[in-house]
Order: sequence, then structure tokens, then C-alpha cells
Amino acid sequence: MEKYLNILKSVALFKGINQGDLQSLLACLSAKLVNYDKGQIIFMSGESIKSFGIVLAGQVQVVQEDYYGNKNIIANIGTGNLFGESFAFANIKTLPVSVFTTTASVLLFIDSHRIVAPCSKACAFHSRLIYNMLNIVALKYISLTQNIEIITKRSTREKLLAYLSAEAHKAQSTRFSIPFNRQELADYLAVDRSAMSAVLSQLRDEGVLKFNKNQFELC
Amino acid sequence: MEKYLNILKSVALFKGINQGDLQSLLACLSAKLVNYDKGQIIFMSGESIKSFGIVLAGQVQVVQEDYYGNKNIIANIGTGNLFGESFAFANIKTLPVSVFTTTASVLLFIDSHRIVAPCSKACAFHSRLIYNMLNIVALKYISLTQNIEIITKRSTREKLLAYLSAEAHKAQSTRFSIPFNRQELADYLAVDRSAMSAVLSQLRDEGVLKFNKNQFELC
DNA sequence: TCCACTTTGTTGTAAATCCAACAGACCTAT
DNA sequence: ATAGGTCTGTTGGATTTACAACAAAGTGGA
Repeated sequence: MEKYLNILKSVALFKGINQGDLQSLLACLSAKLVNYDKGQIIFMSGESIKSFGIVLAGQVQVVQEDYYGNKNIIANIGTGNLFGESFAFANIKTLPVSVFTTTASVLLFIDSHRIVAPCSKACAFHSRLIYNMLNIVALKYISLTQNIEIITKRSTREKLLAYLSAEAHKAQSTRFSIPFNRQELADYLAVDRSAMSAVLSQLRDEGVLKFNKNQFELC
Repeated sequence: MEKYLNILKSVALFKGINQGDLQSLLACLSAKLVNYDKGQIIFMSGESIKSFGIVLAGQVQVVQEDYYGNKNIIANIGTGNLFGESFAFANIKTLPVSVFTTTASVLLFIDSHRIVAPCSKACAFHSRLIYNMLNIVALKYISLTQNIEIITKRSTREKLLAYLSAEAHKAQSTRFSIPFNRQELADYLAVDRSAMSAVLSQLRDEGVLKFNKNQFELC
């Protein structure tokens, strides 16, 4: 656990908590560290979920999948970020999404009721943890509305431009890399991969953008 | 305020709070009751937001609108439900959506920092309020993922069937009414209204469903 | 290195969507 | 009752997308 302290102290859930208290707090929360290989399933849609995770290393994806394998990527979770917390705190019976690793990852799991239920040692932290969690879930909600803003564009071209502009804005540069390969990007934008590839090439030919693998540049 | 007590006691935010304490709690939170006509703007995208609302009567819509008037309906909020809370608790500078009434409405506004900040009278309630709020925002997040599940269907036909099935499920009946007119439904599904109308007629001709105005029946 | 596998781009065709324009039905207010 | 406005369904043509099939490039393991 010690080697991840630097990441842990930057996790939004622990904002406002003294760094020195972190170790004992984590012990008190019964936080569990687990290593995963690439492509492993963490949560499976349909199961019930009582804990959430924090990515200490690697990357995980939250995806929706319907009866006939139509996949949609809800979120891409990188180092220092949480996943599953909205589902855990909504007290729902069956998970509507699946979560899996896209790279080898180190994940920290915490039972959601440990956050809520006061305990002998960490009581002082609980109200702060719950407030932080509220903040995190609210931000995730907003992030989803921004997903929707992109997905609801009427054409593949507009979707691509909206997404790439948002990524450029995030990276604060016209050059940036995206966390998706082509198929994943198509799933994210809810379009056909080959059709999207054609539109990408068209945009390249028009001089609007350049790309190489997952490196993009808006011109 | 008294005439809305029946609704207030069913509001998820006040779950677990003694009905008799509700009046004083609301006073303590400086809750403000406001009447609105149909079609009035409550929150405008771009402004900063510090309070959230509760619908005591009527209905409001949360919409996204881009540069060229392409509208997308994020959520439809009916009696007893909250709006704006995710944006208020995310502490963001500018609101990415607008909120307006679709019918004459009675709304209750509460400052978000009043929920968080303890006060002399209602202290005992705050931790419960924050926990309830976390639960509400988490549920809204899930509701958005279900929106996305519908929106990301590849064809208008699939979107309609997914949406109408979900509504039928909610109503626990094959007959149900929807809170949208045709243009709003098209905005919600992110498709062209006239094209959607054509698909609806096609489904009717195939005997899959019947409809009259906003009354639908799945066959 | 070589082979199998994955990823990406390309192309052609069929199908679906957008868009604009319009007509009839339906309000609503005078 | 009527006139103006809104809502809904219909249609046709231009555009876009999905789908399938394939080739080229890249990747990883034996």
C-alpha cells in the first residue's frame, strides 16, 4: 500500500484528510488492494455491487452491452479515479454495466457501507468522506451529460469533432492522445467503426486534423 | 408551504426525517417557494448555480442546447423530484444545461451549502440530508446511463422500442403515456422529428404498437 | 524470423436518416 | 364560429450511415 501513497493523497475521495491519517483510515475502511491483468472483468453486469474501486495504476472501462453485443463505453477511468461508486451508493439490485481492465491494473476496493457507517476509529472522517463522495458522484453526473452532448450530435462528423475538441481542451493542446482504439472510439460515439474510419480519413484529407494511431492533432 | 406537506414527506431528500420536524427543517434551510408559469426559464446555461430545486407541482425539463439550437432533453422532472442538485454539488462555475418549466409549476429552492453547512437548529439532520443527497445523485447517474443506453441504439426504430419498453416497464403496463410531444421525444432520442414520425407510423402499421397523441400501447 | 492475429483504412451497395415543404388535425383565444 | 398558431404525419430527394468484405499495416509470440 505504501508505494501508492502519492496517488492516494491525490484521490478526490480523501481530499481534506490529513496525509498521516490515510493509512489508518484505509485500514479502518478495510480497503483491499488487488492486482489485475489486462482485459479482466472486475464487475459483471447483472450482479449486485456493494463496493467501489479506486484505480491506483492502470486503467478500467465501464461499458454497457445489450443483448446482441452492441457495446457502449460509458467511462474510461484512469489513475486516481473511482469507479462503481454511483452504482454502489444507489443501492440498486443489479448492476446495469460491466467494468473491466484495459491494461494491467492495481485497484483498491472499499465497501460502500464502510463509508456511511460510523466506526470506532475513523468517525471524524466519515462526514468528510461522504461529502467528498457526493462531490465525486455529482461531477461524474456532469461528465455523463457531456458524453451525451457528444453522442447526441446528429452526424459522425459532428460527433468526432465534438469529441476531439473536448479532448484537445482537456489536454490544453491541439495535440493529444485518446484512450481508445478505433473500435472503442466507435463504441463510445455509438457509430459504425468502418464508417467512422472513412469520416476520419475525410477530415484528414480536408486538412481539419492529423492522426497517427491514437495520437491526434487538430489543425 | 403547508398544502405541500404531503408531497414533501415523500421527497427522497427528506427520507428518514420525522414529518413533524419538516417545517422547522425547511425554515432552517431557508427553503423558498416560487410559482412559475409554463415555459419559464429557471436556470440558464452558462450561469453559476448555488441552489437546487424540488418540484412540488408541475414539471420541469433539463435540456442541453448547442450553438445552433440542437436541443437535447437530459431529464424530465416531475412532482416530488429534485433538479439542479448534481450541478450545485459539483461546485462548477458554469451550468452546462438549462432548466425550464413545461407546465405551470410550484418549486422549492434550497441553497446547496445550507445542506452541507451545519447550523444551530438542524444539525442533527445534516448527515442524513447529505446521505440522502448522495443517494439521489447516484440514482440520477444511473438514470442517465439508462438514457445513454437508449440514445446509443443505432437506429430510430431501436431507440423508440427501447424507450417505449422502458416506459411500459416503469408504468407496469403495456398502456402508458409519455411526458413528451413528438418534437420533444425526437430531441430526447436525438433524431429528426419527421423521420421519427415516419418510423412510428411504420411500427403502427406493423401492429407493434398503437398510439394516440402521447398515449401509447405496446402490442 | 515467421506466422497468426489484431487493428485500421477502403470500397461498394443497400438501407436509413436528414431536411424541407406541405396538409390536415388540433387547440386556443377573441 | 373563426382565425391564427401549434402539433403531427406524409412525402421525395439528397446525404449519410450501416454492413460486409477485403487489403494493408502493425503486433506479439513461438
